[in-house]
Amino acid sequence: MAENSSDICREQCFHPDTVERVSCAMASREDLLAVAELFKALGEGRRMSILNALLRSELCVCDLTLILNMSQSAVSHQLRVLRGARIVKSRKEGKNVYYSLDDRHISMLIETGFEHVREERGDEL
Amino acid sequence: MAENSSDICREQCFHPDTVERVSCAMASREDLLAVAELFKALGEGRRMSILNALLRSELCVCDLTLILNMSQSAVSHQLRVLRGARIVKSRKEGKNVYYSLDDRHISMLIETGFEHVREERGDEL
DNA sequence: TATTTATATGAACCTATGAACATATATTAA
DNA sequence: TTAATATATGTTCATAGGTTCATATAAATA
Repeated sequence: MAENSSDICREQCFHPDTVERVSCAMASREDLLAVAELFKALGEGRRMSILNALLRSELCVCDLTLILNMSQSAVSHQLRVLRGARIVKSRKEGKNVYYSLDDRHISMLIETGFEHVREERGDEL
Repeated sequence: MAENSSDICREQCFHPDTVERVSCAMASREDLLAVAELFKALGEGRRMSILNALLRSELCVCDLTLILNMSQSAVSHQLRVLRGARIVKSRKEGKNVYYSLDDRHISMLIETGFEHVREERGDEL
């Protein structure tokens, strides 16, 4: 996977010092993959609606099925993904399991995401 | 796709006023999908490394192929996804096309993502 | 203990998507 | 105009991931 650069940029089309500087500042492969996994888990319509709901209040699985009109199975599967990515945390109380957003980072991510797309939409006018 | 709730929560296992309140506060389907698309585009390892590089500096495609050791085709394909999601913007100068992050929201999202996964890692100790 | 209820999980199916290859477009230079 | 270079795109293939259905687990209740 190393010989891609051999047939491009034969002439000095690039910027050696910038390339050097940026290369040195790159995050670790581990962190990069972890962040990508985090965003991947956030990047699905149903999961985002679950999170949008959890932005307002802690909710049990049953509440979510009603709010989002999804099957219990589908909700549960998606919650598993969100739990695995440490986007939500859960708390058991009797027969019910209550879910909420993991921490402030998560709510900030979601809110910033909404801000971004809403601003974009404004730009389009 | 509507009859999922009919066979669950027959008894009042849920919280009617919370469900009502949260239901009313839900974002539009349009916004939800847009945000999900945004995060989906952020949620891939290669793309995240492109973005991590762009966090430091505006770069042309050729710079990126060198920094990330990816084929030109792969870089271009991923840049297309990022452009489509309005995560990066481009500027043409002669034969080169320079890419940079779209706006402050994007850098904030990426930085918050890194903070989150690094904090998590600390928690595991 | 037996049953009901709330949630979780496994498997099968289908669609979406990343990688790699070849090729197309656009800009500069000869 | 022709050739070379930088970037973009179309296609094919393999795989990841979401949904549903069926079932398993766990807690409450009879």
